[in-house]
Formats: sequence, structure tokens, C-alpha cells
Amino acid sequence: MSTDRRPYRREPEEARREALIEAALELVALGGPQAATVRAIAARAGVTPGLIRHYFATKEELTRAAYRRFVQMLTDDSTAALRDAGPSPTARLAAFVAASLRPPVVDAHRLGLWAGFLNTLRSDPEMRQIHEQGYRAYRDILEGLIAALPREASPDQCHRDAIACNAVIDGLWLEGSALPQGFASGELQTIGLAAVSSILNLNLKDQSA
Amino acid sequence: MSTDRRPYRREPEEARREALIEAALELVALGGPQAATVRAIAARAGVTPGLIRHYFATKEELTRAAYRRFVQMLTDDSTAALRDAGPSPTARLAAFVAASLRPPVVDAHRLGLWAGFLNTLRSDPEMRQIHEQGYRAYRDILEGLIAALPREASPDQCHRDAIACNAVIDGLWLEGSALPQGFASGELQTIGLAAVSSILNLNLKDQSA
DNA sequence: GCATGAATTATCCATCCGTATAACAAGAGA
DNA sequence: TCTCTTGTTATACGGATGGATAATTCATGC
Repeated sequence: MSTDRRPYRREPEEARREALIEAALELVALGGPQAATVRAIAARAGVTPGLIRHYFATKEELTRAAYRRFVQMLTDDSTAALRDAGPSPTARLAAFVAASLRPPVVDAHRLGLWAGFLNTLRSDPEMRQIHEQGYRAYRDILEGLIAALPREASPDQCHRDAIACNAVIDGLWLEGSALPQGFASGELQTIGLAAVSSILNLNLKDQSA
Repeated sequence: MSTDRRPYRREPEEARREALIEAALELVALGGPQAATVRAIAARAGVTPGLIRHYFATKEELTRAAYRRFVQMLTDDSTAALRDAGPSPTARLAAFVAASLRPPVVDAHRLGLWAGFLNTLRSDPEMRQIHEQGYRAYRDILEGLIAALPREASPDQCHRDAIACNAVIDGLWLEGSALPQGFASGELQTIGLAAVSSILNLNLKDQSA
């Protein structure tokens, strides 16, 4: 008796995990964690719910893998801008700031992801560890760029400057992502470069690529 | 046959609504929207789940009422600082900035609430309306304070300055709330006042109460 | 081609969700 | 004290959730 069972193709493990993680991220971004149910993730990835447990022991594990990828994405996009920047410390900082204030970093989906995962951090220590690693990596890059600037500043001053600049960038990222129509193209980067220039007492405006 | 039915006391309508809203907010702050189930809210408020539907036609309505209260809380704490400030525009701005960067505004619970509600905004237009009203109210206050400063600046410049200052405040609020142990007491306010001073090209440091 | 093993599907289960409704009891008014 | 309103509890229901297990079908090695 041939039942009408759903046909399928076998995929390499990495491709499947990738697809499931991708689907989970999209759902969290769109509707928060409560939208990323096992069934919804499976449907979006084009598989049946049971398959998830074949690749991830529990849904929590899939969530962690997704968050790991999200954090990776953030730092990757930050450092990518540095790769194409010249050797000048000022230009490098400007490139980093500008890259952090335009798509794909500034993006409603990313904000949704960030917010969606935030509450999850409280309950899951492993999630929090992933988070703090990513956060430190980002701020260390920024602090390194600031320390390399040709100016007189103590390490302690550089540290505090990095916090302030990080806050400006975060805040502008927040607003730009939350109100996509609230800013003209490039306006966010202009404001950010001006604010960072003010904090560090230098001029980044003509340095951004 | 006398069943052991749970004893209870009748409460005035406002007290009950208040307790339910409060419980809902606490749960969203602690564990995100998915933690604020009808049963959990009722348990935390010390009543049985059915009672919620006696005061709110649907859970969505309770959620909206809770969000309304949250937004109200934010603007209230912002304007409260202005009440005690003197007439000097500079001092008023300094007081506003400082108040926005210390408890109870800077608070992990508030950040959790903010993040928890964020994804809800996408799906519910009424929630989004509540949100945008609150956001505009906050930024209008800030822009008004900046416009009142004794300096030469076009309205357009004031508008852009308000956005930048708002971003700095938001960013510092974000970081201070997310990493409560990351900043010494008063450090956040110091950095914020310095950054805003830089952006507006004036000195707020000696103005805060 | 054919068997073997694993990737994938299908089905089931206990639990939790929001909601609806009926039973009860608390407290005010007579 | 007795009744009556209604705030409150208790119970039930359909659906969704995460997880477990059994049944299949794909693809690889021979």
C-alpha cells in the first residue's frame, strides 16, 4: 500500500543545519522568540519538525546556535569595513563608524533579532556567555582603533572614549534601525561621524570612504 | 459537600487592573512576552486566570494596557527631573540628560521590558501607535530643551542635534542597563554630559544637580 | 542491481496556551 | 438576617507547543 509520503532529498549536514539556523533567525527577527516554534522553523526551512531533533538535541541548542551565528554576523560586518580601509588610523576609525551606521548593520531585522534574544540571555547562562564574548570583541576593536589615533590620551581615557563612542554608535544604530524612514540616506553616518569627532576632538568627516 | 474552594477578597476595579498590569510588566521584563502567560500573570497577581478576562476582554488588551503604562513611566521619569530644575536652559538640559542616565530610568528591567515589547509592535498597529506617541513626546522634550539654549542655531540644526543627543542618551542607557556592573556610580551621567556638551559645543558638566 | 544504514517523514504524547462558561461566595443594601 | 448583585473561582475545550518514537525512503558502497 503506497502511502503518499512526502518526497525529500538528502542534504549534507552543514547545509541542513545552516538552513535551520537561518530559518530560526528570520522568525525571531520577524516575530520574536515566540514565533520561532519548532514547527514554524521546520516549515520555513522546508522540512518536517522532527528533523530538527535529528540535528539539534533540543530546541534550546538550535537557539544557541542561531544566536552564535547572529553575534558572528555583527562582528564580521564590523571588521569587513576595516579590511578595505587604508593604513591611516583616522581613516580606519571613520570607516568602522560609517560601516556600523549603514545597512546591513543598520537594519530593522537585526534590531528585532537583538531584542528578541535579549530576554533569553537572562535565563540561559550559556547564551549570556556567547553574548558577552561578542560584545567585548566589538568594543575591543573600537578601543584599539581609538588607541591608535595620533593624539595624546592615557589608556584610561581611551577606554572611556571607547565607551562613549560605542554608546553613540549603538544609539544611532538603535534609532536608525527602529525608524528606517526617519533618516535620509547617509544622514546617520554623518551624525555619527560628527558626534565621534566631537567626543575625540578630531575631524573624521573627510576620512570616511 | 463543602468543597475546599479558594477563599478570596473582593477588590476595587482599579486595584485589580493595576495588580494585573504590574504583574504582566514584571513578567515581560524578566522573561520576555512568552513568559507573560495568562496563568503566570494571574498567579503573580494572586488571582486565578479566569479573572483576567473579567477585567480585560482579551489578553492582547491587557498587553496594550501594560505597554501604555510602560511608555507613561518612561516619559514621567524624564519630565520629573525638569520639575525640580531651575529656570536656566543649560541647567534644565543637564538635569534631563543626567536623569535619563541614572536609575530608575537606567535599569535592567526597563531594558528587558523595552526589548520584550519591541517585536510585539510589528504585529499590532495599536501597539505601534502607543509607541510612536511616546517616542515623539520624549524627543520633542529634548528638542525643546536644546532650542531654548542660548546659542546660535537654526531650527534644522536643533533638530539634528536633538537626534544626535537622543542617540547618545539611548546608547548610554542601553549599555548602562545591559551591563549594570560595567559602569561606576555616576560614570554614565558624566560620559553622557560630556558627549552632549561636545555635540552642542557647550559645557554641561557643572550644571547638573 | 542490491543490500545496508542513515536521513527524513509520520504519528503520538503530555503539557501548556488563551478562551469560554458555569458554579460559588463575598459583601452591600434592605 | 436575608436577598441579590457581581467579583471570583473552578472546570472544560480546542489548538499549539516541544519532545519521543516508529515507519519509510533516499543514497551510498558493493
